Amino acid sequence: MGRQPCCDKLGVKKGPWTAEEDKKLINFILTNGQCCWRAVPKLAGLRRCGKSCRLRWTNYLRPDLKRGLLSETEEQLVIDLHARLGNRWSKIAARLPGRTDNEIKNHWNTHIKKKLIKMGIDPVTHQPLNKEAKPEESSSHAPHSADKHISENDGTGANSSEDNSSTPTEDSDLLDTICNDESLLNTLWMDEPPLVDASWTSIPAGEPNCNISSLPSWDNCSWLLDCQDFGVKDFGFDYLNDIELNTLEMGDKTVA
DNA sequence: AAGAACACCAACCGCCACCTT
DNA sequence: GAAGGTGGCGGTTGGTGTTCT
Repeated sequence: MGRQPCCDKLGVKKGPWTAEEDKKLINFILTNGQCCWRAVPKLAGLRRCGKSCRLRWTNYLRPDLKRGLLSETEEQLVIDLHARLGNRWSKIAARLPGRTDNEIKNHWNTHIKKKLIKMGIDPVTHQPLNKEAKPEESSSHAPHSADKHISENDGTGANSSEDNSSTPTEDSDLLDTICNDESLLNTLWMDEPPLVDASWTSIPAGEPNCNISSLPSWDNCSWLLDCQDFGVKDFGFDYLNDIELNTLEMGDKTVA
């Protein structure tokens, strides 16, 4: 097909992003929205590949990102979703607000994989390592045993002291809801867009301050430049849900 | 204190799906 | 329907920080 490279190889900078480059990219996206990544480097005055810009934005600069290790609940959710979806990190990430596919992938490869192996569970099949996987056995059964192992054996794991914003009860309720939500699972299998379900957001029903208007203004983006190195929770954005973010993005596009 | 080994994660690469012409 | 362009995804790599010897 004679595919073109995504960018001119000559003169394109690689490697870690500088604060100056981050600033340029943020300024550009906040002004023009996310569109035509190929054109972004040129328009934003960056000597970067468009792909690189998109990756930098989605994995690091987006204001709705969480920081820090995955909580135990998030980890269990990843395990459960992985058992059903396999290495479809973007699908898994779509169910964890504020987390990126890259982040989840990295966490899986560095933490969860080892943890499962240590527990005698095959991280690929989610079946016990010492037993042959039974073909007739539904894979959806495995994650629950895996989760059980985790809660029994690793309840005091390294992540337990990290930024778990919800209580254990809330966490387990959320996980139960997700694991038992057939429509959700069906949606995941069917590759449909993420469900917009109240159970996926921590916004309490009737919460008065949960609309997009309570966010800092996007017209004046200087706040973002100052806060990009902090976690979302530092700014009280952890209540953002998919709807609001989509709205935000669409709004940007319409402005652009 | 210094070097080796290990762990972590940001970023790159190549492929694929989707959209437009 | 074919070709070309673009964005997105998943696998992998390389740099850096941390721990171990």
